[in-house]
Amino acid sequence: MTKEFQAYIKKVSARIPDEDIPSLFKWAQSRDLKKGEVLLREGEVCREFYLVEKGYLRTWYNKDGDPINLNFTFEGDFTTNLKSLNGRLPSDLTIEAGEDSRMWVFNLDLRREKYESNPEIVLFYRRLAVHVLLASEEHSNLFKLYTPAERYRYIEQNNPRLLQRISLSQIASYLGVTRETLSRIRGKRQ
Amino acid sequence: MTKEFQAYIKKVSARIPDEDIPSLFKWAQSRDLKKGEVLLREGEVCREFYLVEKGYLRTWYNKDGDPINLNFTFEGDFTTNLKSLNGRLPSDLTIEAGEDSRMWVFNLDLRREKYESNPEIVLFYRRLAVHVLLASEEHSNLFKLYTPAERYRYIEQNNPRLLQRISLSQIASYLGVTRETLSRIRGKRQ
DNA sequence: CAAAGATTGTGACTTTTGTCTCAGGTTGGT
DNA sequence: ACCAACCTGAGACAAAAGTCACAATCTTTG
Repeated sequence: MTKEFQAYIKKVSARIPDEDIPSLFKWAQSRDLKKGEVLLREGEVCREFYLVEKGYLRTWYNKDGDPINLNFTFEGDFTTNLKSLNGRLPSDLTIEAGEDSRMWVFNLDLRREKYESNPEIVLFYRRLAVHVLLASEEHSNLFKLYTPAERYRYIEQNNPRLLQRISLSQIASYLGVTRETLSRIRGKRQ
Repeated sequence: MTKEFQAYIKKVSARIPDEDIPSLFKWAQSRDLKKGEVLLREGEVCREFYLVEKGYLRTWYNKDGDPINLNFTFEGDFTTNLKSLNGRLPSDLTIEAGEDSRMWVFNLDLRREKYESNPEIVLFYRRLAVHVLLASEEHSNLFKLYTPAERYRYIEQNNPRLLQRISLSQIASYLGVTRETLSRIRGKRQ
């Protein structure tokens, strides 16, 4: 249990007591992934949260054969498909490793021992759900409120590591434009 | 306590027992609104959920003076600003009545008596939060995955009462296009 | 190190959407 | 019934983004 992991948890819920954090990881499993390996496949029901320890995850939707990137999750952040997890529905999106990565996998089998032994875990999962959804809402607002160029500038200001680590083509899909358009936006530099 | 109210609650959480539903409404207040009256103003901290009994609510964001519609909430549905409520942050959006309306206002003062007397209420609020966020995610996906014309067709199929009750100009703002463009999409009828 | 493959930048052209304008219709209040 | 405010549809033009093609550059791999 490093300081880093504590910081990751605190980012989700600052109110959680330090002494409860080890018990969260007690029920989580570490998992290594090769680039391109899939954590959640389209059609499967999602039952887990993922915390990225190293590398990053790419979440994408298959629109008539073309992938559309919805999210990139980097070190220290959580992701999942909450719609699938909450409603026990088949996932309409895929979560896969963008590079060789290491995860912490938090399984959500809340009926088991962890529930009895530590109600703080249940509370944490609920806060985690809201946290993940609010994060995804931020990306949504990019689309509702900004033009493509404004979206790029926003990412430039607020999430520059995304631009450093993801290829232009992948970012274009994430911003909802073609790669040519993104290339031009970037060229204008204004 | 009518059957209708029970159905509204069950839509959020099918697992809640019938006998707990009256206690939810015990702590809610009924409120009448004139068209245009504001429930949550930009800059205020949101502390409530709203259940629409009659009429509808319009949620909008002020972008450089122009309103952008983010949500319409009709009879039987809940809304709130969860980002503001969850983080005690000033709201960056406004919620107001689109016609003369009647609400049920659920105040979120969880430290009070309701907490002690009925932990089911707290559980319900957490589920409500996820419910509201997942609903807003659906609207977001319209933007991330579809073109303006596809968005309109989607609403036509999945939420036709919106088209019947909201003016073209307001819908255009909701779909992220000008009213002229929406008028053309509608004209093509294809 | 060289060849193959992927990624990016650029230009010409097309399609879509926005902007500006105006005319006709609807609604609500007096 | 009248007026004002708002809403809708349509046309002409401008701006933005997409499509297609190809060259230049970067990466990977044998």
